[in-house]
Amino acid sequence: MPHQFLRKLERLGSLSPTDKEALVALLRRPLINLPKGSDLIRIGDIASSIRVLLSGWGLRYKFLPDGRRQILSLVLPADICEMNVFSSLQMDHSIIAAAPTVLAEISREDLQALMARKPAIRNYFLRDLQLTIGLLQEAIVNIGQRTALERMANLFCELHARLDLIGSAPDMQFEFPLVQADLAAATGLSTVHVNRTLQELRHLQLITLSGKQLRILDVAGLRALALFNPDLVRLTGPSQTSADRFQLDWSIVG
Amino acid sequence: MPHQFLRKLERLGSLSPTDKEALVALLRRPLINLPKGSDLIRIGDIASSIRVLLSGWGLRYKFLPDGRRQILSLVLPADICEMNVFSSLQMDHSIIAAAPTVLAEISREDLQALMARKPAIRNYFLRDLQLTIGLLQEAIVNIGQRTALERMANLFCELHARLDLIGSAPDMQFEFPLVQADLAAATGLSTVHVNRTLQELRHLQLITLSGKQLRILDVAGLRALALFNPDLVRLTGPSQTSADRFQLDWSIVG
DNA sequence: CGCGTTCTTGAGGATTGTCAATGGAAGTGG
DNA sequence: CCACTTCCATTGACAATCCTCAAGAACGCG
Repeated sequence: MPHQFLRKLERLGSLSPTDKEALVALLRRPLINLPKGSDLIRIGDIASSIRVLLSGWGLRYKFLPDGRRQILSLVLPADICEMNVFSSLQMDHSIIAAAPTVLAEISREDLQALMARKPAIRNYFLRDLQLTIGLLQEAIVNIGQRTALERMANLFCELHARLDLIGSAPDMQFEFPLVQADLAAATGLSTVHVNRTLQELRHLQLITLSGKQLRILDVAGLRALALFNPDLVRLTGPSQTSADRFQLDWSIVG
Repeated sequence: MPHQFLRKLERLGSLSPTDKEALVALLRRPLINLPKGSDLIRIGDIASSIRVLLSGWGLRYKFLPDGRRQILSLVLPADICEMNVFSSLQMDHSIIAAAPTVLAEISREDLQALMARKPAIRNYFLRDLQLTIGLLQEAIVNIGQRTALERMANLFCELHARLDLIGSAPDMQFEFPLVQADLAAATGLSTVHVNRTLQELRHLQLITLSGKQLRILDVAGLRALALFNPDLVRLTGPSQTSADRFQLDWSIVG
């Protein structure tokens, strides 16, 4: 049932069938259904359990005291809501459901016990955390260095890559629950400018976005425009061969 | 000798004297001296050891293929260079020494063995990783939402808080090895605009910066201007009481 | 002292933001 | 099912922030 989670498990970790069994068994029990707009995590929470998002999207965000909101990252299916799986601190940010969302829950104790018994599972969660950190770093580069057009394009490239990983972007198309104000909060732009940037991406024949459906018309073109970092897709960090490929891919752009 | 590292150990973890002994013993051996401009980490590296920065500053950065550079975070004394202490992946970014730098090294195996024996030490590294993640998230908010003036102010606030933690900002003053081009790469601004923003901060009587010395003249004023998030300072995440304080502190600003 | 790096300044322009208004889509309640 | 409300997308006009280019001054290093 947690199809996408299984897919990510296979890509990220090298789990034995029994390991996967054990993990999924813990997840299966009481699924949590939350409507759009629910808080998945509130700032200040101390999570006693670890939750995996099975369907829907979450927005991980922070506020400035005057109301400015910045989205830190998007929580997609197979992602873990709690970033502090290993150190149980209080949450320093919130997560809200951008769409109706289903979560699976594991108690911290059960997970800890499982990780102690099965190093491969432990490694999976560590690996996943590392991936999340990589995404945060990419977000900094994205917002700090890219123009509005590149920034938006890059966001779509990242989303596509991540969804493709879990098999949720068939036909270069996927459901896209964010409103333009969310895109603005994610990219550090104004909603008006997001609107105009989207129009430009459409005009360039790179994407289609309407009715909560995003379709990428030209992946290569979009990635070139975005100066997309393909290392994100391979989730292993830049391997020796991929470091070379990195050079190659990017030299085309420049 | 690694005075600042000891200080951070005390603040972040609750290590027993013997734990601290054991950790520092591993660190003491062969210190690494690197001149300004050295690569502490190159993208693609697979680190076989974990290194703690004892003195100097490191710049953690990424390039876009057309040469744009974004600094992800600053590596200060007592910080760990390798963010993948627990999952030994390849580095997806580089670190360069912004000043003459001294590193202490622990082999991965030794550290792993030590962490297996001493849970408190393991927890320290997990805690430190979590802190680093928090800083990355704050950087996203900073670049995404704050104006140039606020952004620069916030950067100085963060630096001061982090240096103060390790006792390296006596008298609200500390050595500041970055050039304006570095500040630009850290904040996503142009060097020219960094220059003008610095002038404004000086004119507002908030800071003094010359001869590689940064002095904060008015911490409260600087933090108010920056909309500084004080949770960074308390490294525990927002506690129930600090969540309240969070409200209080920030309402003054708004 | 001389040279390269860094800092500073000016002018002009491009990108992006703000304000305000309109129209459509979606959801609500009767 | 329709009227009503609310949210969301879109557009225009204008303004502000920030960037680029370019040149000169100051600083620091050998």
